[in-house]
Amino acid sequence: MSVRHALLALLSDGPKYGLQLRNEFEGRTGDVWPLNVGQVYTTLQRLERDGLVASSDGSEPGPQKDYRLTERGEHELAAWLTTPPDMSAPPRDEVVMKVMVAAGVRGVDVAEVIQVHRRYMVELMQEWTRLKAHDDGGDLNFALVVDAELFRLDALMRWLDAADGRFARALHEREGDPTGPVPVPTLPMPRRQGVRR
Amino acid sequence: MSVRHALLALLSDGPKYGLQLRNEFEGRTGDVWPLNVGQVYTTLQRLERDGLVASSDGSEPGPQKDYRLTERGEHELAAWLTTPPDMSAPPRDEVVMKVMVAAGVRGVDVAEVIQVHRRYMVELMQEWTRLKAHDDGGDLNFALVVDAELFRLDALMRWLDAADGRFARALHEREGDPTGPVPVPTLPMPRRQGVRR
DNA sequence: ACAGCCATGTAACTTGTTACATGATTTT
DNA sequence: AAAATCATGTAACAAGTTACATGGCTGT
Repeated sequence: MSVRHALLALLSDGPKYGLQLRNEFEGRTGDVWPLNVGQVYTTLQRLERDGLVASSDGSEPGPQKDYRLTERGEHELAAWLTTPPDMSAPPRDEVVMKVMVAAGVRGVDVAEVIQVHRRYMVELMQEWTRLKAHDDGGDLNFALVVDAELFRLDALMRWLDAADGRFARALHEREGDPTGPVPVPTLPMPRRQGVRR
Repeated sequence: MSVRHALLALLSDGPKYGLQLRNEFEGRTGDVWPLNVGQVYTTLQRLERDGLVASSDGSEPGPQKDYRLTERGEHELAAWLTTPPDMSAPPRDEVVMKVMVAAGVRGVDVAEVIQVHRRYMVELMQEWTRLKAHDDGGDLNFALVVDAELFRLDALMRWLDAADGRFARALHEREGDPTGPVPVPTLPMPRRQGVRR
């Protein structure tokens, strides 16, 4: 649902054609989020069908087929930008799900599953950190997308730690508490203030 | 791709039928991740087609149609549990994308878009925190999934802060630096050590 | 002339969603 | 007997992926 609106945002700058939209999209995301060209065309078709976009049908000279925003498209874009998406139902993250169901599979040690994935998160974070340092500090878009990924991986890593602790504690409650209490990793507490304003 | 394997994990405990799988899945995720029943049936069909699962076809008495793991299914499950998923290509998060493209839309203040979404993140975190405190502390699965969501929202919120800072800094470099330098929110640094081992 | 890129599209497939249809069993 | 719930399925659609087909234009 997000590519749709991203295309609207790109078109708000003026008429564009398919490939151009893909290139600009990838540019806006520091070439970290590849976008399939085919998807651009089908999405444009659906946008036109829904009346959010109009095409200069054929009468032009070049091989390109320009698309432009309609009024409804502009309204849709404005609404999208200022309205947070519905996040009342959390997404089913694969790593989280894996750990949750692994706890019920005989012959599988949850702690091991957790540690394997934790190591992978650390690896990935190091790769992204290295990439970002190497690029430094030209591309704002690149830095932003890499930041987003770093924060995301960090959150997953910390969740793995929290889950590890919870499983260990649950085990100690059931069995005879052989090693003493396990520290509970700190949970994020929502803050009211922004960094600046 | 993750529901598929989750069903395999649930079936590793013994033969189950469709609705039962949905109920157990939702139970394993503290009823926070609803799962459409229809998807269970179609996924089971595909799993059977791929030879990861076999069904007791019809000869049984009850209305239920049991599915069980095949050997290939067991191997697939074991591999899934111990192999981290390919995360080399970061997902296109909607909030992140919105902020990135908003920066190029005339008449739109990125800082405003950021603040609107930041406030929403805080709201959601408070809701989840309240829910978790209310439930306390019976359901381990519920706590785990809520933790995952809290960490995720926290990461997004912190990214919004970082992005806000980056945009402000980029603006100061271009214009005349009227308010002085803007502090850069701290980025997560990958740690090598786990919490326990 | 031919290789390579630019540009648009289409086809087939996977995962996921919502909504609906159809029986069987249980409850009231 | 009627209503509710259990249980299985199908249809239609949205979004995304990969792969392929087709032309036009450019450079050697």
